Amino acid sequence: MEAQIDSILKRNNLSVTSGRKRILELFLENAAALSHGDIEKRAGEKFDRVTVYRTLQSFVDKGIIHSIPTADNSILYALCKDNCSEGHHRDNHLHFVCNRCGNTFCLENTPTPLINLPENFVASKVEVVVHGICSDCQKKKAPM
Amino acid sequence: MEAQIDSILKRNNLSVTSGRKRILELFLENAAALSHGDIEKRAGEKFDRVTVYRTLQSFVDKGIIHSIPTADNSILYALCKDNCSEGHHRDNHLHFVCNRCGNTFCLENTPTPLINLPENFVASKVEVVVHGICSDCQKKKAPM
DNA sequence: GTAACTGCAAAATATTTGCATCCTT
DNA sequence: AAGGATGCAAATATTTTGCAGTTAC
Repeated sequence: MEAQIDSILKRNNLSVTSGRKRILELFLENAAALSHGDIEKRAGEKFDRVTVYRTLQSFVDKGIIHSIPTADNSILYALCKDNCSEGHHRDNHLHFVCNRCGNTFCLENTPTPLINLPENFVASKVEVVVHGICSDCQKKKAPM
Repeated sequence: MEAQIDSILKRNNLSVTSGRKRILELFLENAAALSHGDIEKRAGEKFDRVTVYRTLQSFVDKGIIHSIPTADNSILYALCKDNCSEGHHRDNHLHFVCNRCGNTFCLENTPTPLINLPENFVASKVEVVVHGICSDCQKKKAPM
């Protein structure tokens, strides 16, 4: 994991600092998307709020993470897969919010659907957020 | 319009005050969704910020308007149609953000698509935001 | 007249910026 | 050594809360 973290930062021309490594590590070890607050809580050690803001911003700028809009006005961030790069973010997957565990995931392999728009509307990007029960919670609820 | 505004407020057990009438009027005369800031700007007269917060909140609680999540962390609000009521909001339409005019609309008659989720995922609600060019801007761009 | 609504002040929160210091390269 | 990153302080911006005065019913 250590090597992977270094690799990601270097590939994006970011200095490898302990703060960035820690925050990137959090994303790598969490399947779910994280908010600014989650990161402050889980980082363990004391991070300056400002550092978290700036780190998240630079990660978004570089295309390492992407933001997910939420209904309650908070912003969640999640790792981008390899087909994202600076200025060329691929947003063609959908997001799933589990009502049971509260986590938000990217469903990388579930493409966004084609939308049948009214006449004269042209779509360039489709964002989809599905709410429901994720597979983990579903299995706990009704085990096989 | 005056009568319609009164009717909506009364139906929802809200006192008919000049502030609420003005804000509701803004929603009725704008096809596009409005942010807190839009309302402060367009209200014309001086509204206390706090009144706008509280009015929007009570409208959301009553199901008169609904909020639309956006990528940039701002919240937009739009009128709900008649099949919304307190506690029983119907969210089964999609939202369209025009990249040209910047407006956000509800596409009331365009239902959200069925999503093919991975195994063991169960969907309860699907939110869709489509970005592109709206019909008005499309016509201006390439008139018939 | 009573309950609900509004405005003002102020508190609590969230985000941004400047700058001096420290760390990475 | 030089440039970039961080922490601290402070400036801004946003949202919430309490309360007293006003308005709707």
